[in-house]
Amino acid sequence: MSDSPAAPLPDARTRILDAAEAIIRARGVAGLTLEAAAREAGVSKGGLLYHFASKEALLAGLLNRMAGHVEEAFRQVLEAQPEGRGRTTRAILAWTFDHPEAVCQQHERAAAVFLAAFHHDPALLDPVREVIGRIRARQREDGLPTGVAQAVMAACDGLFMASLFGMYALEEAERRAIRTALERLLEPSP
Amino acid sequence: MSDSPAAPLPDARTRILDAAEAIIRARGVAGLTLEAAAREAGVSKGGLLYHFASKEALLAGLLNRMAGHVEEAFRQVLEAQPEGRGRTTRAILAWTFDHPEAVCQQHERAAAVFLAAFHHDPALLDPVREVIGRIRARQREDGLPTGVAQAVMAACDGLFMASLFGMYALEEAERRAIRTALERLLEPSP
DNA sequence: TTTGACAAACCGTCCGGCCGGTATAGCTAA
DNA sequence: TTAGCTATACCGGCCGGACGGTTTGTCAAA
Repeated sequence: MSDSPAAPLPDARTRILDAAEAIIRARGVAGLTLEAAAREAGVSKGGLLYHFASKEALLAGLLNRMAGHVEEAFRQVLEAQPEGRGRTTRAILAWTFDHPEAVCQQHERAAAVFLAAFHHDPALLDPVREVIGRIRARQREDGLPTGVAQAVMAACDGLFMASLFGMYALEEAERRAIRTALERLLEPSP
Repeated sequence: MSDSPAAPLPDARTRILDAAEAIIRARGVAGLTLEAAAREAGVSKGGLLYHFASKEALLAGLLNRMAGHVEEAFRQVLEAQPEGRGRTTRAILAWTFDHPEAVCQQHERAAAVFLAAFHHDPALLDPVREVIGRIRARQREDGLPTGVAQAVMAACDGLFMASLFGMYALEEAERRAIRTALERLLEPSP
């Protein structure tokens, strides 16, 4: 993201986005106020308003950046998969089950931003919807029987949601078992 | 819910809960204010505060009622399933895929309440966590291979989330295909 | 007369958004 | 070269309104 390794401060716009994200993660959706974001970013409230004319604009900026990051991350996971039948769906499984720590953190950040945006205005999620739409379009050309790819994706979504909302904690053995079960779906059906 | 068929007005407490739910569904999480809930319920703000001493108490009341409804509804679906291997997991599938209209509406209501509560304080979700914990405990005695039941539940959660956040709309054919794929998981593995 | 179940008015706080101001940099023309 | 103009990027304070919560009042039933 930063083109100079020694740059101590990114530009104000990026700093504001980072600050807003950090606040959402630390103090929750309700903790995000323009003043707090400005303070955390080291700019004044007026300065923030210069870059993002409203709270909604700030959230939209957050969402757009997040959608871009997510799509890029998924692209990388996808390219790491061997080509062939079910490639996209295999990528989704890999994305869910053996992501590196960095991706996991990114997921958490994305989730927090996602919920904050949804809270303010569900329409803000449109960029994310587009990303998901593109992934689903890929899946449809994945060479898998109808329903299999979608079932796997739904399961991955569900696991993500469960951890997001802290519904239950999976032990590592359970995670592996779930993955094994889902991979069975990818095999040609008898 | 109402013990008298001709009762035009339930007691104030129930009316307040209903009103709060309706507001959350109609105007979103942010639209729920004590004043609005009181107005919608046909009581004054003071009246509302008499029954629920704070906004948090109101949300907690909403969550508890919701968790009770959900557990009761699931119990009914469960009892409609034939006994034997995978009963609980089959019930989850039925719950997700061929619920009557009433259950579908209940899901929507539950989702809205769920998000509102999470926004205010994630700890409010504890009653729901308990319900889910009980369902998962049942699943573990379901006679299915490890991971299968959890995978199906995750998929159902994912579908629910997708509709909740409006991520994508499934056509009926797709829904059926997903269900078929998930049911394949329940069959004894080769 | 006491009490449960509200009503009505009110208060302090906080937040989003707007405004007037300002320092800096770049351009331009004399 | 430099005085003047303009745009950019930002500061800091203010305001209007909304919202959660408190207090005081009311009134019928017990």
